[in-house]
This record gives sequence, structure tokens and C-alpha cells, in this order.
Amino acid sequence: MIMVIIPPMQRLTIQRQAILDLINSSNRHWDAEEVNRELSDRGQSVGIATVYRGLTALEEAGLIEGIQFYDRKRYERADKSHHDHMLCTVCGHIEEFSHEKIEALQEAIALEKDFEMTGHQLVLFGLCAVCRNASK
Amino acid sequence: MIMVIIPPMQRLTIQRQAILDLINSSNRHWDAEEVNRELSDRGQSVGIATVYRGLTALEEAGLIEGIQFYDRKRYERADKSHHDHMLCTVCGHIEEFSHEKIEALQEAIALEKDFEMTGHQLVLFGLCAVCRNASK
DNA sequence: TGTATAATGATAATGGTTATCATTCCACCC
DNA sequence: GGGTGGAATGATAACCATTATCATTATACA
Repeated sequence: MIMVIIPPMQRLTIQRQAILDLINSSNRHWDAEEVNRELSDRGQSVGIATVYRGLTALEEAGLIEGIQFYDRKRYERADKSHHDHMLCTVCGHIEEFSHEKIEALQEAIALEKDFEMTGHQLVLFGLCAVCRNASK
Repeated sequence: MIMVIIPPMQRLTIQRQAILDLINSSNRHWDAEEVNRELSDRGQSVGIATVYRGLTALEEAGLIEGIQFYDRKRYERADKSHHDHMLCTVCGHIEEFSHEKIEALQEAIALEKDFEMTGHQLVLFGLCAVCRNASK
């Protein structure tokens, strides 16, 4: 049993628990629509507005992690170490990567510019190996 | 007189020329609404749909550069060397920076992951110096 | 057990962006 | 120089992700 401190969320309701369990059960990057559909398919239907509120609350509580991708926000498990993303613009595949040195350089730049960095977003766009081979 | 090859755009109309001139005349990062408003104020009103289409066409032609910021797309002059952005989440101020080493590391990562990178987007979020001092 | 506060869910609204479509513009050909 | 076809325009409707509204339901706790 792991105790977790949940600051801004008052109640971890069954709906929010369902959302959290779903996201924790996979390595996918879910958007709100996908969460809504998948929960419906599993017979634990949750209203779309509640999905949005739940995702926001869970993110604020640090239980999941949200990333703004191009046109929509996606959420993934929070128990992974920090990483950035590369997005295949053909098939939508998302690959993760992490690079300590890039992180450090960002910190250095912020410091130099007198900027108090609260977050960052690095997304590489391009073709994944599969799509590149398919297009040849 | 500088010749420019314009691949995907058929016609550089007066509306598109007005948009281009506006963006070229400043260092700002414009969104469609701002372009629309500013052109109206200058008495060269251009329909909002035309602004959107024009911005897209000009970007595809490489005459301006578009960046997806958090909630909207912004456009800036294309005749600047490549750079990334830091966005103050309080006042909206955008600061530019460029870092050769980060660029190189991104290339290396893409290569390693067998990913054909066509672009990238790095935005640092946080508080600019002014807002940080104001909040103290 | 009552009460205050939070969460839910259906639905309306918002806001940035794209689609539609009739009209206008313009390059090019005879 | 007039005709023609493809492209662009602009008013407006539609789209789509997200947020607000509000009546109802759930829950913690005094």
C-alpha cells in the first residue's frame, strides 16, 4: 500500500479512479475522447465533461501527466521518468525519449535569460521508421 | 529586387501581400485574430477566413514561419535564423533563444531512433523576469 | 442524521479553425 | 480585347476540443 498525497483534488471518486486505472494500465497517450470511449466499452461509462474534469484533477494531483500535442491534450502515466516525445506525422505513432543533456541545457538557458521555467515541451515531428520504409 | 520561388501558392494577392508585409514589418508573433484586427485598423481589412488561408499559404511557401503555441498558432517572419521560444505564462511575452547544441542533440536522437525528423518544437514555459519580480 | 461541499452528467456555450459556396479576380489563350 | 478556367475572396455555417452552467447526486464530517 502506497500512500499518496493529493493536494488539489478533494475526492478520488469511482469515475476518477476508473480514469486513473485506465491510464495506469497502459503506456498509451490518451486524449479525453479515447478515455471516454474506452470506459464506455468497458461498461464504466463516464460523462465526457467528467472525463475532462477528472483528467485535469488527476494531472494537478500529479497522478497522471498531461502533454499538449499539436491539436489536443494527451495524458499518460505519471510513474515514468521524465521524457519528451517524437510524433510520426503520418501514422500518429508517439515515441518517447529522454536526454539528460537537453534538460540541463534548457535549465541553463532559462537561468541565463532570467526566466523561471515551470515546464517545457519538446516534440520532434517527422516519419517513424515504419512509415519511412512504407513510403519508399 | 530579390527573387523568391513560391512552390505551393499560386497567387500572391494583395491580401496575402498585406499579411506578409505586416508580419515582415515586426518581430512579433502574430495570431490570425491579431493580423485580422491590425489590417482592419490600417484600412486594409481582410476577411478572417482569408487571413487563415493566407497564413497557411504563406507558411507553406516558406515566406513566414508558424509555431503552435499552447492554444493557438502564431506566425513570425521567416527571415530570421532558427530559434526556439520561451513563453511567459503570466503576461504572454515571448522570448526567443537558439542553442546549437540542443539542435545537434535532437538530430542525434532522431538518427538513433531511426526517425526522419522534419521539424521540432521546443517551448519553455514559465515566468519572465518582469512577472517574477511583480509577483514577489 | 443533517448539512455543506464536491462531483457528476447532460447540455449549452466558447473559441480557434476549417468548410461551403456564390462571387470576384486573374493568367492565359484564341 | 473578349472569353475561359482555375484560384482566391469573404460571409457565414460548421467543426471540434474544451469549458461553463446547473440541477441532481454523492460524500465527508460535525
